[in-house]
Amino acid sequence: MNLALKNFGRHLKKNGLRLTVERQKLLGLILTMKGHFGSEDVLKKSEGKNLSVSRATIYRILPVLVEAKIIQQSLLTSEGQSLFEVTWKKAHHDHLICISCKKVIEFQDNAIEVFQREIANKYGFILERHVMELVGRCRECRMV
Amino acid sequence: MNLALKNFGRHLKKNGLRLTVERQKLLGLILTMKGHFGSEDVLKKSEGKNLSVSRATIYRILPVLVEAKIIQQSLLTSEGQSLFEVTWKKAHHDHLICISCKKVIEFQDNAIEVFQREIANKYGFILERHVMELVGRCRECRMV
DNA sequence: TTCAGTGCAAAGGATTTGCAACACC
DNA sequence: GGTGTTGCAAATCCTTTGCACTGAA
Repeated sequence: MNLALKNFGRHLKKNGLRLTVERQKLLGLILTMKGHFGSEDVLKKSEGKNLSVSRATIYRILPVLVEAKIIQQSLLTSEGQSLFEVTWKKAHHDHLICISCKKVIEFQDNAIEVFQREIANKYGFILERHVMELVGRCRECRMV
Repeated sequence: MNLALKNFGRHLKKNGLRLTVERQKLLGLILTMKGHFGSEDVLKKSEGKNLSVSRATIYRILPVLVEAKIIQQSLLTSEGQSLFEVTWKKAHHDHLICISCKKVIEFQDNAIEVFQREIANKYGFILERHVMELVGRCRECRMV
């Protein structure tokens, strides 16, 4: 976490941005978020912790955290709202999503990562990141 | 295309919905769309072809076409707007996306499809569909 | 004839922005 | 001290909805 802050600070400085208290608060708070979250979740959590930060500020800080590679915008969306997830110091993973109960399972598979790199090579791409979402019905929802 | 119409008609009837002229127009028009498109693209294209259909109707019809499995909602989003792509009679494919020039390359890879099915099995999922997006820099943008 | 579908304009919800006050560097 | 930041409220953008009218079955 302290390392994250240092890293974030470095990113800000490099881009002529400032390390304000709001940014520090939000960084700390967001690093504790589990799974996928939206701006509203951040706002609620900040209110719960008496760290008053305005909604506008949250909207302005999220893209900065993405730039700093601390969070990542998720391709999942919850009713029109953008979702993010923490990537800082997390192993890369992909998602299994149940269409019925909306449960999201994270998994990691090396073979697939290798294949992906091969495909990228074939098309002359240098891979920066990737997303794989497997959508279906989970064990519990198969019977329904 | 005629088959698509027949199929669509069947889907509508089965659900107590009606095959209106607007739905026929839009079906025909959407089947000609290339790649990813949003409601606005549909509207523009319909105006260009003098097929007046209101924006509200487009928003109401897109979900019906998804239900009928003629189009699919894409996980890609273009500045907050929902995107779709035609799936009717198209082989499944995944995407390579260039972060720099935004180019999207479609590709198909059987090995990966097999792996995906294995992973789904392992977690007890019955796969309905999947999305894989490889994000990076294309040959042209690597040098920039 | 009946009820789903349409267009319109108003409503809604998420996100962005203008501006004056503020606070990092 | 100068410039990036913030909070607030208004503005914007995409999408949904209420309603009276229309048209497919």
